Formats: sequence, structure tokens, C-alpha cells
Amino acid sequence: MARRGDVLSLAILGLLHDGPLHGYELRKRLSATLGMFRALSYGSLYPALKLLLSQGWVCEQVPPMAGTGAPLPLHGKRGRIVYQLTAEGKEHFQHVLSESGPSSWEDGNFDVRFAFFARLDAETRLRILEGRRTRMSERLDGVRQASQRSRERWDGYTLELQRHGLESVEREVRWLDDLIDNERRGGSPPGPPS
Amino acid sequence: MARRGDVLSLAILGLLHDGPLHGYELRKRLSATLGMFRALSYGSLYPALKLLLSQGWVCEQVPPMAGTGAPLPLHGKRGRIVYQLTAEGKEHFQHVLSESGPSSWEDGNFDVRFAFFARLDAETRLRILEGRRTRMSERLDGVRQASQRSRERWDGYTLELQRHGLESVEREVRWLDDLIDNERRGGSPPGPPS
DNA sequence: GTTAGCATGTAAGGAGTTACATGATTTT
DNA sequence: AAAATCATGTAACTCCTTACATGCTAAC
Repeated sequence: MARRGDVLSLAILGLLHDGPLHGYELRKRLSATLGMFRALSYGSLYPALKLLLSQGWVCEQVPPMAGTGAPLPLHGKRGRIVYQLTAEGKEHFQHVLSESGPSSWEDGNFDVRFAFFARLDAETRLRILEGRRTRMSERLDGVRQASQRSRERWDGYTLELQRHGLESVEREVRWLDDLIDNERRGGSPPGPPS
Repeated sequence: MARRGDVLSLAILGLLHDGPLHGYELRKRLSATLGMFRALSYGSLYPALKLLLSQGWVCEQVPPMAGTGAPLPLHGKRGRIVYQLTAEGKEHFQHVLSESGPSSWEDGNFDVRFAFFARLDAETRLRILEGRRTRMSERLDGVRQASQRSRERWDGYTLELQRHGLESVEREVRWLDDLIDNERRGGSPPGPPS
């Protein structure tokens, strides 16, 4: 029963793909990257983990006893709970991530999918990027038309807000153009090519 | 009982300040401007109007009978319902708009306040802009630190997403700097000064 | 005459936050 | 020994969307 908009599950599964983590650490990584600049609350995170557990996509794991120097819970009662991706979890992650339909280029979903682009084939990457680009230019057109139809109604500040917003979306489209370009000619992932 | 985050009420009150409007038209204006690029649903709008009505901040009004050429409901049963700002509504709007505390520079609230900046004094404008600027550079620092602490963990795509997000916030800060500058030296509203 | 747009609403549910509640570990 | 940070969780609540339900008016 995979919900359409379950971005959080996808993000957690993706992070767990590189190794087991406990909730607290998971939250920090989710907040710092993945386009999630606002910190996610525990009131969202822990229920989400419970859900993944109940679906069998992750399992709880005892932390590695002794050894690595990591601060262990030791004789304490409620230590950290480390979550690990199961085989079904991996499969589910790959399946959901590969969805390249309209839902994949919606505001919330796109960023997380993009963060895990390395685990998708070039074709799917391109399809998602192009879908997102189309969505963004549609939005651009809509707002441009709306603001042209009624220019004299708004004062300087409202106009400035509109201009700035428009520029943001234009910038987004240019960014996507560059990524599509890069993807088509070579497909090497972005970043320092040196 | 003014809620902290009641942005929608503020936006509606602000739009109604320039003259009475019905819900359908209100929605279009809310969607096209005020930083709200996503269209607001009626399931949000009409209940919000009901609330404003119950608080006495707006009142229903019969549309101007005959005359202006506007498509009247005529003998139809359920025509448009035009909402008008009451005196208390104006007062409440001004009061909420003038709040220049932390809530005023949060993500959702700032844009709407900025759109109605023309109805605030220069001092309040400056305080809100500076608060927002501080908030944004804090966010910048947080993300910069987090991404420096763990550069090698992420692949090219995740890094690119992070870089793009960071650049967006940097751009936002520069925009605010310009606005603050403009506000300090003269205070003339932005836009074509010609 | 039927499609598209105008116009208003309600009920159910999704996705998240805040505030609360608890307790261990590390640093000062 | 106090304070900060680590760590996990729940209950209530907020804000919004989707899907539904209704009916008028303009254009093709």
C-alpha cells in the first residue's frame, strides 16, 4: 500500500541503504541534506520508522557490541535503536525510486529522488529531469500571464516579491537545463570532474 | 484568539483591503501573487472565509445590482458572495501585519507580510527585513557546517543538490541585503524608479 | 447540446508540528 | 552537580489537499 507522497519513507530507506543508522542520526542527515533545510521533528520521524518496521522494509538491530569505539549504550536500559534495511526494503526502495511518472516531479518528491539519482539508470534520470523541467516552465508561464494581466493593481513591494519569485523559478529552469544537457552528453554525474 | 500562523487570513484581509471580492476571484489573486505559486484549494479558502466572517472581520455583501456590466447572478439562487472588510477587520489586519517578532520572519509568514509592506512604516519594515536576514544567514551557516562535516559521504548528485540549495539561500540573503540597503537610504519602495 | 469555466461548499484524510514525557551520557 | 546533548517516544492539533457534491453561464 505505498502511498504516493511518502517522501519521508523514501528518504529514510535511501539513507539506510549506505548502512544501519539510529533515529537521532537519521534525523540530522535528513535535515542537513536532501533539500530538507528545515529540521524534521521526531514526532514525524519515529512514527515513520515504526511504519517501515511494520512493513518489513527495515529491522531493528543491536548495535555492534564493543569494538569500534562508538559510544555504546552498555548496561543502560534504553539505548539507541539501530535500523537496518532488509532485502525487501532494498527492493521496495528501488521500485519506488524508479517511478518516473508525474508524482516524481512534484515539489516535495523531486528533491529526494534527485539525491538518489546515482542509483537510477540514465534513462530514468533524464525522464524525471525533463518532467520536472516541463512542470517548472508551466508554472513560469502561469505566473507570468497572471502578473501581466494585472500589473497596475500591485504596489512596488508586491511587484518586487513577484519579480523575485519569478526569477527563482527561472533560475530553477536553467539549473534543470544544465543538468539535462550534462545528462545527455556523457551522463557523468555532476560535481568536480577533475 | 489570533493564531500565530494564520497567514491565509492575513492574505485575504490584505487583498480585501483594496475592495470587496468574491471567493473565486480571491483565490486567483492569492495563487498568482503573494509568493503563493501553488494554487490554493477551495477546501482551504471557503472555511477560512467562514472564519473571518464569524470573527466579524469581513461581511457578506450583495453584489451591485445591475449596472457595471459584470455578470450578475440575476434570478439564480446561488450567485456570488462578495466579501467586504469591516472596520474591525481593518484594525485587526493592521495589528497582525505590524507584528515584527520572530513569527514575522518565518518561511510562510514573511512573504505575505512583505507583499503588504506598503502599509507598514519604514521602521517596522526594516525590523522585519533584518530579522528575516538573520534567520536566513543562520540557516546558511547551519547547512554549510553540516555539509562540510561530511563531504565525502555524499555522491555527486547529492552534492549538487546541496550546492544548489545553498546557492538559493545565498541568493535570498543578497536579495534581503539589497532591500535593507534600499530601505535605509531613502526608503522609496522598490521597482521602476523612473 | 455539450464542454469549459464560473461559483460555492463539505467530509475525510494526509503530512507534518508542538508540547509533553522520559531517561542516559558527556561536558563544564 | 549542573547543563548540554544524546536518544526515544506519544497525543493533540494545525493546515492543507483531494474527492465529492451542486448548480449556473458562456462558448462552440
